[in-house]
Amino acid sequence: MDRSQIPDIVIGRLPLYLRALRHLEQAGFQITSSQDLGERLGISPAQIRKDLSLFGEFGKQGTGYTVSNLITELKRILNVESDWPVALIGVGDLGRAIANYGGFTHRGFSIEYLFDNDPEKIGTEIKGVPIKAIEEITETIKEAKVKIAMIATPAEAAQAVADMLVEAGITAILNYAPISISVPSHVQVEYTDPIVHLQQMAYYLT
Amino acid sequence: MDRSQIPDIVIGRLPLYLRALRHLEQAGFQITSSQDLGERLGISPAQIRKDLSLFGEFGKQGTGYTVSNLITELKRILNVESDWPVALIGVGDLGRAIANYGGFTHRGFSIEYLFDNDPEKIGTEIKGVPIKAIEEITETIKEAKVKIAMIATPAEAAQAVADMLVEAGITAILNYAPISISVPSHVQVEYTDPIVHLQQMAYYLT
DNA sequence: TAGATTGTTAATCGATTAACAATC
DNA sequence: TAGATTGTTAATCGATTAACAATC
Repeated sequence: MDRSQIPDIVIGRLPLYLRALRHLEQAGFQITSSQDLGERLGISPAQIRKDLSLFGEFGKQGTGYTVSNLITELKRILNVESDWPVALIGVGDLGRAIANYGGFTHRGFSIEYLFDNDPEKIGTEIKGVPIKAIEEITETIKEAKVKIAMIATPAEAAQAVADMLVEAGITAILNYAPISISVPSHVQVEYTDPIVHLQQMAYYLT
Repeated sequence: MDRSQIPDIVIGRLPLYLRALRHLEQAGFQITSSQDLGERLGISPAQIRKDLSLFGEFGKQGTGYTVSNLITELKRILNVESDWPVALIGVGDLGRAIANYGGFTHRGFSIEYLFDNDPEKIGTEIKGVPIKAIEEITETIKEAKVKIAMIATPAEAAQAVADMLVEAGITAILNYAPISISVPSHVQVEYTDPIVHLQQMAYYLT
């Protein structure tokens, strides 16, 4: 099916399937079923089958899905067969934790560029990646043709940084700063803000 | 309207409204409109009015909404008028960043309990909060009647920690570990995993 | 008054689920 | 063969949007 007519909400579930499948693989399971996956993820089996069917026929009646095969297919569909280089802007406590996190590699991403505006930090490195000055964002990213960036600056700086990133050719931004940023329509933005999740749960607390 | 029949998806948007309103307040705006809020958030004005109308009439025809008033109402609705005590389990790079992050207070949460299994860390403190041993989770949380916890352990430990938390009386868990955990139905779980967001965006990259 | 914006209804749109033939 | 599970259709369910009377 034409990629452009797959609902966004389906794309959002594929990484969850992939994550669950990796754990199954790690645990030694070679096959699984929509039923099994659904139970693990809290998603109905029908929905999982429907989602996957938009991209092809990956299962076998009476048997289910081969874990390794479905992983390969999902990685291909999601465009994460190899790791994309990623730029991280803001190397405070959070940025440092992100840069040190080993979980990006082999899942589609590799943090290869770090930027901060603190002269004390510029020139130092994390895991072999040097921290550069904010002023170097445009040139560095343009030259390296980086497409993905993460913003881990304070809220006040996020919009200005986003503007620089867009200017430099970034087309996907994961924003850790607790503020909505505005970008041209050809640029994707995703947000990660723990407060939003916590407040959502607080609603149901007594 | 009866709290229990408000759609989940609406509750999920209220924290976004609240966050945008706080920024408006900070920037000195005293009134706003569904149009204005919608533009900032990328949500239709009709949807914002519809969402709010489920809880009452907070606006004025021809004028819009008073920022401070809507903030007050949303905080009341979301149950975050004062800060809930929160326990954080796992004080590695990420846990440390979370514990040092100042953005929880006054937004409904206050990290007051830290746990880790590293003897080197146990007994030390972050921002005045002592790091306790994992073994003390049950007693500490039970005694203090803490309801909310965040898991920032490695994936392998997450399920075991979740089990202890549930046993201790926790009813809301924010899971930073990249794995689905299973808990009884009276316990809420939210996930925050940057890989999921990044993979979702990677799909659209060329 | 004129203009603006709410709150709400009804229509539309889209997502989820139930069910089952196909088939391994 | 009998049992299990897929892929897919049609029905259901729920969420979003358009439109407008009410009214500030």
